[in-house]
Amino acid sequence: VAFDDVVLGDLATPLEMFAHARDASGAPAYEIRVCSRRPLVRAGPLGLHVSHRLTALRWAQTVVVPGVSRPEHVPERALLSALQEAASRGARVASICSGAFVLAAAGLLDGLRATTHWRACAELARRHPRIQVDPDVLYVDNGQLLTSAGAAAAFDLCLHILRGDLGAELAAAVARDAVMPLERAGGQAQFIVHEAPTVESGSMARLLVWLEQNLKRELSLDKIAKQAHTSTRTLSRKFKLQVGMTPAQWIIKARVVKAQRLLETTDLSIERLATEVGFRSATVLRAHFAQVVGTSPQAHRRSFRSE
DNA sequence: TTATTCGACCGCCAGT
DNA sequence: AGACTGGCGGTCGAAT
Repeated sequence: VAFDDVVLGDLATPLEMFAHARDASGAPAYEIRVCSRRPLVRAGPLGLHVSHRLTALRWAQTVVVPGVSRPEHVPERALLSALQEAASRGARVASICSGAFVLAAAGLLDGLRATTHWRACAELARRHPRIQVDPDVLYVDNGQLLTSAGAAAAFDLCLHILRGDLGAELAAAVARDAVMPLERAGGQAQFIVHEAPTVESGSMARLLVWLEQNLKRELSLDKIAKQAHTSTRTLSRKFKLQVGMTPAQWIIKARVVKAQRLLETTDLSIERLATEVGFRSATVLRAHFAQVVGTSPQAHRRSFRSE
């Protein structure tokens, strides 16, 4: 659904991603309609000609609500009631970025966990105290209602939806089509959850970057602590607190995700690839890969190469 | 797949 | 008093 002051990228991203999705037989997986209350929609310096009216929402199985560049404006009554109607009928409703404000205004997020652009999280929580706003995730899936963080997270939310609708392989094909950073396509490995370094994660964010760049090396807790200029005890404590998992767990995930990227983009042998990302052997890689991604490295590479 | 080995983790406590 | 750090040691999970 489009409306005045819509964020173009938020509208375009789901459009592109769902439009490129194919089901197993190669047929388009979705029928897509863009609708708005009036035929002409203002979007920054552009005017969009939108061919469907809000009545299309009565028919939609999934409604995507993109961000508004001025979330402080209260959305039109007609839009809100159309969304309420769609939701009560059982349609899936997903918001991108500040689109969460529209869902919130329609009362659809009350009592639910939700997210939005990190800069707007506080405002959303202030205006709608009944929503549990989580600023630390890329998206929140409540089943029928989904919300996502800033622009880039639209990719992640769409992929998540595609994965659920079509399966991981077909979703991966869409990701590859969109030439999006492929690591985002992989499993639930969302360990980089902040869109921008926040004040709290200050010291730890820098360490994560260092770890990311030194995955190939042997990363003992001792070395990491030295790098962070602290004791092992304090390091594990702070790490767990700020990152949400232990250092070893984070490193494993980071290595698996890097392995995924290499599987998708290179022809390195599994053995070679394992040492390249810091695992001591292919056996270790396979074990962790299965744990995190759910398949084997070979299978993952095949699903990205076959078309 | 299993047994052994080794390091990470965390509760506890003392010191700052 | 309260917040924080860092060492100790037992337990548990990862690597071989």
